[in-house]
Amino acid sequence: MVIDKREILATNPLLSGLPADVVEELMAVSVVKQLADGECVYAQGDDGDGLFGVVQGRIRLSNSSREGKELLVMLVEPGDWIGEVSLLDGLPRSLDAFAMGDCAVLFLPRTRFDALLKAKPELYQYFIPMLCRKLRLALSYVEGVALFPLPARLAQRILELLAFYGVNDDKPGMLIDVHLPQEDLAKMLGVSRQAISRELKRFESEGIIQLAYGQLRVMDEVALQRELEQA
Amino acid sequence: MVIDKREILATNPLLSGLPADVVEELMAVSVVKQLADGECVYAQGDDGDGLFGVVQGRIRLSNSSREGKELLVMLVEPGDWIGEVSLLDGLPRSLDAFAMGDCAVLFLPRTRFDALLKAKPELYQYFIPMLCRKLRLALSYVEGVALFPLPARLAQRILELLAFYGVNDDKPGMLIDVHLPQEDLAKMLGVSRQAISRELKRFESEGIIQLAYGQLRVMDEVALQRELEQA
DNA sequence: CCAACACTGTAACTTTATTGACAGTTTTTA
DNA sequence: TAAAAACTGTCAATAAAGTTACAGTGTTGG
Repeated sequence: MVIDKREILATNPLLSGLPADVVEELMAVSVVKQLADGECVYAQGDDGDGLFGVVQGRIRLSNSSREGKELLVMLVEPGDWIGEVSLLDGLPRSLDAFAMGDCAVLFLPRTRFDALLKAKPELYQYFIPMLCRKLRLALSYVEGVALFPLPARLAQRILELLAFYGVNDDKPGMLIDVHLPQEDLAKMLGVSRQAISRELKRFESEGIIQLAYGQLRVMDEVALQRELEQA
Repeated sequence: MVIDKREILATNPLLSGLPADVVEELMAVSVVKQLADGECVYAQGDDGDGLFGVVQGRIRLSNSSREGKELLVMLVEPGDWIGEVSLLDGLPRSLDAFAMGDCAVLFLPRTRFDALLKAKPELYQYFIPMLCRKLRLALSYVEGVALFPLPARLAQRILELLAFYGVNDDKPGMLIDVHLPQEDLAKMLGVSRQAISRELKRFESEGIIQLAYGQLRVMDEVALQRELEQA
């Protein structure tokens, strides 16, 4: 499928908030790239070759140890930019980025990026909220692991997923409408799949959630918040 | 002790790299504040009332759970700014900041900060490297906790402390010249003091480090790096 | 439609770290 | 200089989570 750049930018929040001339410039110098499931956008240790805007699909930002243990740092959705840190500070990529399912990204090569920023230094300010948000997110993860037991962290993560992916269907409760196996949930929290399975089952037995194959339904949001506060 | 602002700024890297007119402006609108040991600079949840530049002493950035368990996120040394995130994104402080020992800080009130940035939007770019550095640091902490066992994380932290505080005296090895009880080391790594004591003792028994009351001497830096890589 | 694959639940066993308790040492301070 | 405070080492008991293993269920693709 060929994707029209104009179309992307019209329907996508990627460029909202940017001055019109910058948008025009971006249209001119960026490229749309199609990515197959599992394809690598960039890898830890790479030089920062450019900036990526997610247009379609989902990107997995993660970090792996030598033995293959993986930490899933975040899922990046359409409308978000990734890879800006290496462009801004010139250091290598600190994470791996992989396509989950087929994706389309808007690619801005580093030379173009540098030229743009050099011409318009006031553009730096557009990266500030992005960096602040990611910094707070990262800090909240450190905080979580260091200060809270698994049940509380899991409850918090479910609440976050609910806020982002939660939908109301005709059935009671709210469905978290995203394909996320317990394996990945475990990798997000830095624990084993079995530990997640055990905790989820406990939540289910207490009527807080309902589980089905590849599905999670939140029945009692307040109970999840309690789980988080008491700990 | 009264501290002269001019003197501070001459000897301190706080303002290096800033344009001369901005330095003048900062001199005019900032205030030097003295802080006693343990005094609070700001607390988690507070509104961002201003920007702080550490001039003298050391600031402890940390995060506490309801039950009093503390995570020591970082030690901030003279020459570093803190508190910029809340000023930049308008959200509450995400950490506590306390003086460790008597400190002096340069305080720039939020209204002055906002006015300065409004007048000179190109100043945003001075915050970019700061935010990138803190983001990478936070990510490396998450990564550490999720992917590596305690011995490797401890070894890494000792190496970081060595790089920053290491001094060569007449004795063999390198002394880490900072007052840092095992209790605080434990709070940095999110584990119990006893676990740290055990691991340090093991390192000592293997000739990697030497311990004394409130002192840590690194005898074999390479062995620490091995500890880190094999895991 | 069925075989391969992906995902989930559970259990026994081991490893790792926590907690609480206490003794001993060094430093600080009154 | 004596008493208080801070810091360290160690141990036993307990808890949390990892690991290994396997059965079972649901989904997908040829």
